Amino acid sequence: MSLKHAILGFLDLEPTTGYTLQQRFAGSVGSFWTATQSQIYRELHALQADGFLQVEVVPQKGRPPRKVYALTASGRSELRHWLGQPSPPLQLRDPLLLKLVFADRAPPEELDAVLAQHEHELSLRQAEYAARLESPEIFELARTSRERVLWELSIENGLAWCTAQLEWTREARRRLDKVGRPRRKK
Amino acid sequence: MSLKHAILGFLDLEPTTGYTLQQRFAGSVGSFWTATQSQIYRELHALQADGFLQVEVVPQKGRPPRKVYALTASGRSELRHWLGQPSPPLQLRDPLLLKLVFADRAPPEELDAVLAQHEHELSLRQAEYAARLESPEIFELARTSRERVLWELSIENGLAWCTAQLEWTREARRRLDKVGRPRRKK
DNA sequence: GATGACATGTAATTCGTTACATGATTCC
DNA sequence: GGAATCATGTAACGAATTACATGTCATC
Repeated sequence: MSLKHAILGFLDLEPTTGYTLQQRFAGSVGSFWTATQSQIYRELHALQADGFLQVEVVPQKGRPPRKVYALTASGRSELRHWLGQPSPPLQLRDPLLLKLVFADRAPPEELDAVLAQHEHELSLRQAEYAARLESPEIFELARTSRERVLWELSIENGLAWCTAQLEWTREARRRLDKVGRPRRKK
Repeated sequence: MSLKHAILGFLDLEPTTGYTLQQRFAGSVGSFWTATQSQIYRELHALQADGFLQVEVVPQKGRPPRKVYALTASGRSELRHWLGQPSPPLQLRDPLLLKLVFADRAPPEELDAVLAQHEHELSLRQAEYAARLESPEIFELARTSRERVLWELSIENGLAWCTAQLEWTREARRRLDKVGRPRRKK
């Protein structure tokens, strides 16, 4: 249900086209909510059919017309309503942890390689988050200073997550190195 | 693709029925990978059709027959192969962060209530993880001491995640309290 | 007498990904 | 000449959720 509200949220910030929304998803919230082009267009049509959006079609030469979507009154109230609701608890699906649970079947070196790779990716991500916090253009659209803080917090969440994961990964490698090869429990 | 391998992993640990698998998913790995009953039965049929599983049907009185699934040689090698592969980077979908990004449209008290609720749920989860680490029955199926460490690590990952999130949530509430009501940026 | 554990499944629907399809303009 | 940007969409498939459907036995 969240994609719907994310779109409403973006269009409340600034009425715009599906194409632009796509870029917003890839850029600003991409790290904690992705959406593909097909999903976006499908949802825009649905939201319009439900009366949450209205469209202004702006013809262009040589290109498909820009369809600029904006919230209707009912769209705005739907957004407001969603904001007040408690969020469903996030349930993550982590393929790495799944692998870890069954990893005793494979040689330790293999798992360590997987973890090393993971560690590397995490540190890249961490650097990305840190860079985003520093780049001013991300916060340009912010309308109030509170909004700015909200956006900072969303990035800091990612940063904190990365850091915690990195620490865990390092600790995991250390501990696994210490136990060595699998030996039957007595 | 991970559900498939999770099932192979569980059945490698101990051949069993769809019903039991359901409980394993709800219990042991439930915090980082969920699967519903329909998903499990569907996947079991598919895995069998692919030759990764074989079934032993044990009739029962008054109940549907137990269908005990076990890995075939090809199932075992599929599992081994998956274990060596790098995991696809986990991409999380966090509805709370999404809400945060658009929350400037609603009064600060509303968001704070949402965050307070979130904080409360996190601390419950944290306690759950801590309890799991202490409960010996979870580690009973472990075949080697290394496997035991692997399972501990998977729980500790959840614990670390919870702790990091809790800290973030508290910090977020403090910061938002300090900025107060939205005021137009100058 | 009701609830929960045991045990199987199917059907409908929604959500998400990948691939296909078109076409002008601008920049390198 | 080729790639990137702008701009729309459809189709097919796969993964996940929810609801439906059945039936016994043991326990409270």
